[in-house]
Amino acid sequence: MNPSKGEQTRRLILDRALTMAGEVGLEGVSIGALAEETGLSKSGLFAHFKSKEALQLEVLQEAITRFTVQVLQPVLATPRGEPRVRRLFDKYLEWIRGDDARRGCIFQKLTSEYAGRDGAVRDRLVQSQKDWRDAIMRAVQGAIDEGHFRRDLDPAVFAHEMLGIAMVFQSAWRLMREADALPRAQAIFDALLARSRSVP
Amino acid sequence: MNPSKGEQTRRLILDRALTMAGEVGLEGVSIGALAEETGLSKSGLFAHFKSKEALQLEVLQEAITRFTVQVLQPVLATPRGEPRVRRLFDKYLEWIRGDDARRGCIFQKLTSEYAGRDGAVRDRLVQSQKDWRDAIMRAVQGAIDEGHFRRDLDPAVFAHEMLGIAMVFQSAWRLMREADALPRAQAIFDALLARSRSVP
DNA sequence: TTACAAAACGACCGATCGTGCTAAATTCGC
DNA sequence: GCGAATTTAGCACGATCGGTCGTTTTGTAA
Repeated sequence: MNPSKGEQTRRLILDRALTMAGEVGLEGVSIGALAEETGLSKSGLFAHFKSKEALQLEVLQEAITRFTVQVLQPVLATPRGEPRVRRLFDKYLEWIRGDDARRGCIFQKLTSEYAGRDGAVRDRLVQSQKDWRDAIMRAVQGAIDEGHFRRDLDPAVFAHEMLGIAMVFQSAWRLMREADALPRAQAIFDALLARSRSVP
Repeated sequence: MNPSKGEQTRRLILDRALTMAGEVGLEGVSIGALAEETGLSKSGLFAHFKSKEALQLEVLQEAITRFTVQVLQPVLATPRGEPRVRRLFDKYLEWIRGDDARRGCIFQKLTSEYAGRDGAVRDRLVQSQKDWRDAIMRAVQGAIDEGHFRRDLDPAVFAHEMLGIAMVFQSAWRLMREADALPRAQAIFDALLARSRSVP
């Protein structure tokens, strides 16, 4: 068994902590509740991390890693150009919809939580959001280079609009619980794609 | 002095609680910290409310009232049609930028906080967001009726896109602290206006 | 000014917070 | 299977949580 016992436990803790953070935020994940969730004692759990902030940073990093695997990697396996941009959006919506354990985009939750705060967690979060926006812009630039998108299209503006569609989708889906949130978001993104295309 | 002493204190509490809620969320506003902020004792403060949830509901209502006064009312004093839609957006961005005391749009914070939760606070929040979106849609419909906007424009889609622009602005402005967040949001909204106009 | 009501206080409840310490249990290399 | 290293538990700490007392101060109307 290559992964040591400690490492196994560590992964379990981060997994549960990530789920909890999606519900109550990173500050809201208490050591006691997390210990109960994982079946460990409070002190036994705490021994894996030097402080609560260190735990928060590791949970954030876990989220970033999962986002990379579940969204970015599949997208890079898609042909450059408009198809890749499309898939970027689809995978992003899939991420936002989440699954049984992880409901909603945790980055959006953390964005609200850490706007106006300072510290290492915010810094890491800001960097991850910049990276994500850059990834969108690169995909858009690729579509421009392929001749799929207009040459005068601003990738930054496209990214801004796409993020907006996704954020409103998350709000409509998770808070308002509107049934037609998904098709509406897709329709608006289709319109964004349409007006981004180069005239034939 | 018509406003009784109790009412004065009550207003003071709600004012400070609103500021704090903008920073740490409604759940994050603790009775103790709020008491210290207002210079009251914990029990003296708590006596004004039956429970913490009742306090949260009143704080939310206070936010709704202020939004109505600072955003909705000035907009209704603006000529119907595209000018009113423009002003709606400008006033909204102004609200999001906030002032010394209230930094950022508290509704966005609460949207993240109460997505996935249940209860009276969430219900009230959902209703307020629906009301706000309806107000946008009415303004857009007015612009269509005036002949400023295309007749085939979907007010719901316009509202969705406008909310998206505003949400990304808040993220870029408050979390990322990007200096050009405001002009970018305005430019994207200008483009939205441009493609909403009826062809002359 | 007096009498009553409204408002604020201080002390306290059980529970939980993050974080130490030490000791026991477990895992792991040999 | 033994010894060393790692992992976990037990316990305690000061602080704070939302909330409830009974009491005292303050505002207000007659």
